[in-house]
Amino acid sequence: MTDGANTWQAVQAEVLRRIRSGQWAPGGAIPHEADLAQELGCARTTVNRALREVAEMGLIERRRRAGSRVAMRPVRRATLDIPVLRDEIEARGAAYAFTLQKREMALPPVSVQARLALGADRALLHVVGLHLADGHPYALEDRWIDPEAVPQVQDADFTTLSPNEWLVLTIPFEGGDIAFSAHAATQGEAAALRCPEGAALFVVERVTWRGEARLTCVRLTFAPGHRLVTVI
Amino acid sequence: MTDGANTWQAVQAEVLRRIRSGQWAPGGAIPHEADLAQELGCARTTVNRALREVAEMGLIERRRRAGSRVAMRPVRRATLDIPVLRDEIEARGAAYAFTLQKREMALPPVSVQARLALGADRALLHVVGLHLADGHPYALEDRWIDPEAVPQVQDADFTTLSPNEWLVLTIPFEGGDIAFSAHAATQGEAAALRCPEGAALFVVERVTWRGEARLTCVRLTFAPGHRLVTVI
DNA sequence: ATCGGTAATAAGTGCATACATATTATCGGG
DNA sequence: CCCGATAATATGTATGCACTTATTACCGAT
Repeated sequence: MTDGANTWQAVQAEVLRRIRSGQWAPGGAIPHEADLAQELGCARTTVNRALREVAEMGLIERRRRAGSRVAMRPVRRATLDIPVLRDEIEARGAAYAFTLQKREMALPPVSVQARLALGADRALLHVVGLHLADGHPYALEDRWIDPEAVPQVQDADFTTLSPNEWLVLTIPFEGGDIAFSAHAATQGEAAALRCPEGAALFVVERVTWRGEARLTCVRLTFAPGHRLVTVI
Repeated sequence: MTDGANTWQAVQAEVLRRIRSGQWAPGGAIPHEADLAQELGCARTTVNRALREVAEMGLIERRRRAGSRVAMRPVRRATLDIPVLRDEIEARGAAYAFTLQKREMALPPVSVQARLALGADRALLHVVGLHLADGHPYALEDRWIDPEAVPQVQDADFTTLSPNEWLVLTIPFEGGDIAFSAHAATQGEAAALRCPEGAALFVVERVTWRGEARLTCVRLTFAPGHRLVTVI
């Protein structure tokens, strides 16, 4: 009877305590929901609610009929917030600005063709622009948009609103994938970001899709020193 | 009556559909739980279950008494899995190996002192080693461990088990923060990772703590070309 | 001993209900 | 007109119950 409050938060805290203290060892089984409910003096529903989140964190594994056990090899799961660049910059207390550098229809390079799963003969809208924080280069946005998948893009004016922001407002909440990597500054990137050619830059690449249709892919190249931080 | 199945997954799918289609516009209020429950033919509990997850994704904002509304500026929330390096490498079908390069007590540089919030006169255990995939350098691990916070580390043998793996098994499931960045290879890193000096490398820095105590901080420098990928 | 079907079991979920809590609206007094 | 107490309300949570589903254990037939 280690019971206290009968809220799911209290149950979860107790469960986490037992896992971290080693009382429930990695790989070992933990009591059934019903037993825990009785021990802690709450309903099984409450225990289920508490354990579900622990399972989502990756600390325990649950299987019907087999029960729950502490994960043998805990996979740390970190949640990253990917804000719109304007918000990210303004949250730092800096003044945000965007300058459009290119906007044209063009045949994308094979790398973009592959990531958007398009044929070699499809011209896409290519938009390049620079995000500035207090006048200093912050990130270079290089984006390809499929005008067939996003027809509204023909009317978009990217001189005032960056594509980054426009797309979030226009086709919000769609799925996609993100990749993070490091990349040596090309001559063009070095000029735009005002850094030496070959400097190590943090790169975020994103593909956005709706259902089967690939809508856009973007490559954000950040100025030197950029860090992406989160808490787990 | 758009109803179908009365599972929370079905309710969630319908909610997501309405948000993505624009039927519920960004910034606009959505129906109350009770109304939705009646419309979709299910219990309010079920709607609550569905909406809670949508709120966790960052697509809607919920406040008591005020109701729920679609987020004005959707913050994309991506969940990253941070596996143990051995698992990450073996998942690629490569053979994993680890070579220890240094293990000694030393005074940490100020950057590490700051991140561990320790005084300048505390000697810490400094461990450096290389993770290999199929014999090729994969990542360089440079770790500082506070032996007062992790006394068991005195007996650990890092020649067979990397500190990365040992710590997960020894002090699992603790909190911490993670930062991702890009970094130009120093002479030492270039030699270890067999890449040109100044090459752009992907860097992951992590601090692990238990309560107030900072246990360890690590800097993982990956070989050129490394990408961290996730789906949102 | 092996195979395959069946029963048992633990987690997953839905529902009606009740109450808790945060926040907003309202209304009366000054 | 302003302020503060109070009521109204939407979400948050707990519970008992019933039923579903995935998985395992068991047992009988071959």
